[in-house]
Amino acid sequence: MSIDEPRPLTLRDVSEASGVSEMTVSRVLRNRGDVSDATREKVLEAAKALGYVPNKIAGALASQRVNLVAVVIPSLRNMVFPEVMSGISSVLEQTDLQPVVGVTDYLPEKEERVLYEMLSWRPSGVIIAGLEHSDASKAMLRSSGIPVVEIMDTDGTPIDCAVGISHRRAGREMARAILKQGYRNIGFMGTKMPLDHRARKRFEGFTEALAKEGVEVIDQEFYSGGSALAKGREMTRAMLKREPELDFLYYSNDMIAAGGLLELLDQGIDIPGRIGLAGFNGVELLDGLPRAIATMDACRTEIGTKAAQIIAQRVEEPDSPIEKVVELTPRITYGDTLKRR
Amino acid sequence: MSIDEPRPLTLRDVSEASGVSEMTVSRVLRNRGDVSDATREKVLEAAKALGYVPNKIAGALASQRVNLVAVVIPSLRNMVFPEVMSGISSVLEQTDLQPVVGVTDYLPEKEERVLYEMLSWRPSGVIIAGLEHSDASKAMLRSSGIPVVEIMDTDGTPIDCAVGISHRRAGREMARAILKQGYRNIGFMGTKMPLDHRARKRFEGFTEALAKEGVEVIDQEFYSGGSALAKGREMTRAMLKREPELDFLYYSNDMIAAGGLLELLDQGIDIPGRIGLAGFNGVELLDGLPRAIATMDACRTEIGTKAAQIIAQRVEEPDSPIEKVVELTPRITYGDTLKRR
DNA sequence: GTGAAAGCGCTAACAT
DNA sequence: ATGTTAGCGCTTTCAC
Repeated sequence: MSIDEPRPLTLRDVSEASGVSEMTVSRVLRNRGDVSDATREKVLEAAKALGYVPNKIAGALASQRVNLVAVVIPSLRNMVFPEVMSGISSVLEQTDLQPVVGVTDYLPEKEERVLYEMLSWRPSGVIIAGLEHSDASKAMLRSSGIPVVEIMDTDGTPIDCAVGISHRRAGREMARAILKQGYRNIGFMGTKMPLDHRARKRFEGFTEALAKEGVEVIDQEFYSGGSALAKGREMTRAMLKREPELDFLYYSNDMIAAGGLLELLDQGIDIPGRIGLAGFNGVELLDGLPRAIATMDACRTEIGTKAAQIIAQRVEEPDSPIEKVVELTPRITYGDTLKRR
Repeated sequence: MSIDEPRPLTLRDVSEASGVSEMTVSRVLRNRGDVSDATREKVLEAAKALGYVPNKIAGALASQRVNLVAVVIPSLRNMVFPEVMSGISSVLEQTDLQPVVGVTDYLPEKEERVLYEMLSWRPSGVIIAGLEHSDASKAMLRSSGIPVVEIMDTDGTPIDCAVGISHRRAGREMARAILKQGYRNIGFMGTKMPLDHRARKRFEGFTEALAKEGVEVIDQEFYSGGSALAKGREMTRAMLKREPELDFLYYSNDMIAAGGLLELLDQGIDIPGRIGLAGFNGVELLDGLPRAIATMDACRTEIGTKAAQIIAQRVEEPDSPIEKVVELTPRITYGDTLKRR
C-alpha cells in the first residue's frame, strides 16, 4: 500500500465510485438533461460520500461560460459601497451569477490592474463605479465583449450603459433648497476631490446654482484620511472661527456633517436658525444623532439592484434592448438642520 | 467580407500577429524562462496592439495553480470586516495572490454555499471568520488540501490554524476593569447572539468574571437590525427607565455604545461618575464623539495581515511549520466613559 | 532561445 | 436515458 498525495477529486473518481459514466455524473451534478432517478441517486450519494467539489475552472473552460460578475468599486470602508453591494447581491442571488469584488482605492492605475485581473477570468459582466477611467481601462471594457454597467454617476458618457444619479444635479438642487430658505453665507467642506469625481461634480453643481443667484461659497475646506466624524468637527470649528458670519454649512458626506453637527451643538449654536447644515447620502447609520441631518439619498441599494438586473437580463438574453442611461432621482430630506418654510 | 462574432482573443492570435510560437508568447507574458529581447519586444507589442487579456481559466487548468485566496466573512456592513480585509489586501498585494470575498450574512447554510462555490474555483488558501461552522463546511475545508486560516476568534479548535483574540478573555477583562472602578449595578446591551458567536463569548466571559465577584448583570437587552446608533439610544433609554439604579452599561459594540452615550448626555447624566459605559472594537469612525468611549481594540487589521502572511508563507513553502493558534491581545482603552482611579 | 506534443478536468455535440 | 469523442486555451515537458 502506497501513500498517495492528497489529490483533489475529479469527476472520474465519482464516476468510478458510482459505476456511471463521467458524462452522466456531470449531468446529475448540474441538473441537466434526463437522468433516471436511480442513477441520480447513486451519483449524488457517491459524490457526497467522497466529498467531491466540482472544478469550475475546467467546467468554465469547457463550457465557455463563467457565472461571475466583476464588481469594481473604490473602497469598502465607505458605507456607500457595501450598500450598493447588498443591492447587487440581492438580485444575483436569484440567478446563478455571483459577484466578485475588486477594490481600487480611488486610484486609476489600480483600477486598471484590478480590471485586467478580473477580465482575465472572463466574467459574464462588469459593474464598475464611476464614468471616469483610464484609456486602457476603457479599451479593455469595450473589447471585453461582455455587458458593462457603470454605476453611481450619470454625468458623462457610458462605455456600454450606466445606472446612477446626476451628482451635478444633486448639488444644484441642494443649493436651490438652501437659497430658498434664505441662507446666504455658505461654507463647504468635503473630501479632497481630484480622486472623488462624484464629490467634485456635486460641488460644481452646487457652486453653479449658487452663482446663478449671485451667491458664492464664502469658505471651503478639504480633507483626506482620518476619522470622518473627527474631521467634520475640526473643520467646522476652524471654519466658524475664520468666518463667524457663516449661516450654512454644506458637507460632501453625512459622516463629516455629523461631526459638524456635534460641534455646533457643543457650541450651543441654534440649528437650523442661526446656522443650517446639510450632508449627502442618507447613511442609515446616522439615525439616532441628536438632530436628523438634512441630506440627499444617493439611491445606493436601488443602483445596485438595477445594475445587477441589467447584467442578469443581458446574460440571459444577449440581444435584449439596451437602456443607455438609467438616471435615478435623489430626494432631499430636510431633517432638523435645514429650515423649511 | 464576413462579419465575425467578437471572439475573445487567444494566445494564438498574439502568436500569429507577432510571428512567434504560442509557447514563446506564453513565456513572454509570464516572464518565464529565457526569451531574447527582440522576441520579447515583438510579442509585447503585438499583445498590446491587439488588447490581449490572458485567459486565466485556461492557465489555471493547465498549471493547476490558482492565485486566489478565498476570504469568507459574515458581512461587509459591519466596519470590522472591511478593516480585516484591508489588512489582508495590504499583505497579498505584495505577492501574486488575490483575495476574493464571500459574504455569509451570519448564516451557516449560506456559509456552506459560499464555501462550496469558492472551493470549486480551487483557490490557493482560505481565510474564514470564526471557528463555528457546519459539519459539511468543516469537511470541505479539511479535505480541500489547502491552507485554512480561521480568524477573529481563538476560543475553540481550529481546522487548520487560527488568528484572532479570545473574546471570552476580552469580556472577562472588561468585567474586571469595571468592577475595579467600583461599579456594581451593571446592564448589558448587544446583538441577538445565536448568530454572533464572538459577541456571545464576550458576554459569557463578562458574566463569568462578574459572577466570580458575586455580581450579576441586573438587566440586559438584545437587538437585531436597524441603525445601531438609534438602537443603542432606544435600548439605553428603556433600560434606564426599567432600572434607574444602573451605574454601568456594557455594550457589545461601539456603535450602540455611541447611541447610549448620546442618550445619557441628552439626559444630562454625569459620565463616568453617575454612570459609566463601555463598548467593544475601537472603531476609528467614532473619534469625534463628545466623549471617547471606553472600548477594547479587536486587532482587526493585525488579524488580517497575520492571516494573509500565513497563507502567503504556506503557498510559497508548503512544508513550512504550522502555528496552530496565534492569539493577539486586545487592550482596554479607558477613554472618558470609564473611571480610572 | 525556441518549438511541438500532450493533457489539465470538464462539457458540447453527437451517437446509441 | 446513457455513453463516446473532441476539444476549451493554456502550460508542462521534452526535444531541438
